[in-house]
Amino acid sequence: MAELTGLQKQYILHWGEMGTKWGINRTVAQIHALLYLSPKPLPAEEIAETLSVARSNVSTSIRELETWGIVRAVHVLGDRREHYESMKDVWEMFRLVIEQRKRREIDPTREMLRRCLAELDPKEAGADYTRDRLEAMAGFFEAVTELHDQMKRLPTGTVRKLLRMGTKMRKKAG
Amino acid sequence: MAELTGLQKQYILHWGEMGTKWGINRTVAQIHALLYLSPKPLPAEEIAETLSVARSNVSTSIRELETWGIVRAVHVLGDRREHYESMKDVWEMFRLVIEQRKRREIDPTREMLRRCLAELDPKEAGADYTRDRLEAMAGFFEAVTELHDQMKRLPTGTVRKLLRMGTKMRKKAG
DNA sequence: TCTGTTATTCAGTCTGTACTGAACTAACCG
DNA sequence: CGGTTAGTTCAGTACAGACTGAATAACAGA
Repeated sequence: MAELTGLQKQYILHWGEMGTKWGINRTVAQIHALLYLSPKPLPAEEIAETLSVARSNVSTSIRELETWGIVRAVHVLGDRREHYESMKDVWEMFRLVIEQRKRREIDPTREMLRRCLAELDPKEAGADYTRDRLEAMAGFFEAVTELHDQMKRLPTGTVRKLLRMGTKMRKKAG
Repeated sequence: MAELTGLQKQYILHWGEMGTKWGINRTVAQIHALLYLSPKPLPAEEIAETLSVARSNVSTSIRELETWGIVRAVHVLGDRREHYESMKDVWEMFRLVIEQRKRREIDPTREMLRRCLAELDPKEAGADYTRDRLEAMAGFFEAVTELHDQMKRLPTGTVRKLLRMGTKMRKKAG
């Protein structure tokens, strides 16, 4: 993995751009892409060189990937350095990321909506209208949460089964 | 809607923050929040004043919301100005946003993955490994696309039905 | 304990995006 | 046609977050 092939470059650069569009740091995404494609764990030094970023940047980015649980440090015999490897199960990887983003962003929004509904003064002008809007939005977030809870409990394969069931339902209905 | 209640402020500010975390411009998100809560369409001028941003900023932000199809201009009798209103159907709103983001971000990624797989030279060292990784990732994106296609065709209510079906399946399986 | 290597932290800098305000265009009206 | 109001464009600026590099900490081996 010392020198990148054109293909690897393509993948890594694209992944980096994708990341930024979804609020994920470009370097973090690139490092993840690199580790995902790498057949063996890589030390920070090599990651830094390969992607032309500072060692310190690699350090913090790796830390973030570890927080998400999609990258972990492993030890290589006869080498003091930490080597990092990415999880290879794509479905599990996305499940982990989605779970955390839900916790960080969806859950607080749900709380905010509940707080707003609780605080809403019925005597205030337009309270009914506001309540309707907030409840509609809250309902959506509750449903998303429900969907997520179910996904979380289902084994990976079952999601695909559900996909197929959806196809059937659609065919019958149409 | 001249002066915001504490509750409206809370909602709008939170929505703005949420936006930034998902790669959506803060002002765009705030304007959307404001219009969503507003019982009547608002002119750009009023939006600018209420949120303390420049008129020009409102102009470009509204344009973006219009591109997404979740805000539209309406005319009020006896007023030359354009007034803007948000779609109120939350499910439809998210469906639209997701559809566009899929088109802008998921689809290009799928293409990139296909291109990579096509370009992959089997003679190159480690080609088998790379192919496995790329195919796993491509499979995921194909599944997401399939899921999205089905969601798109189902009427809103059916998604909730599927949610319930999922619950049953889980109970049986568990 | 000292030495060399690896990892982390952090103050300062850089960069890309958001935002402003001024200039411009378009539409309407007397 | 002027004058007025609404809407858009764009060059320049401001700002938040990303990134660097130097300092520091942690640690293994001698």
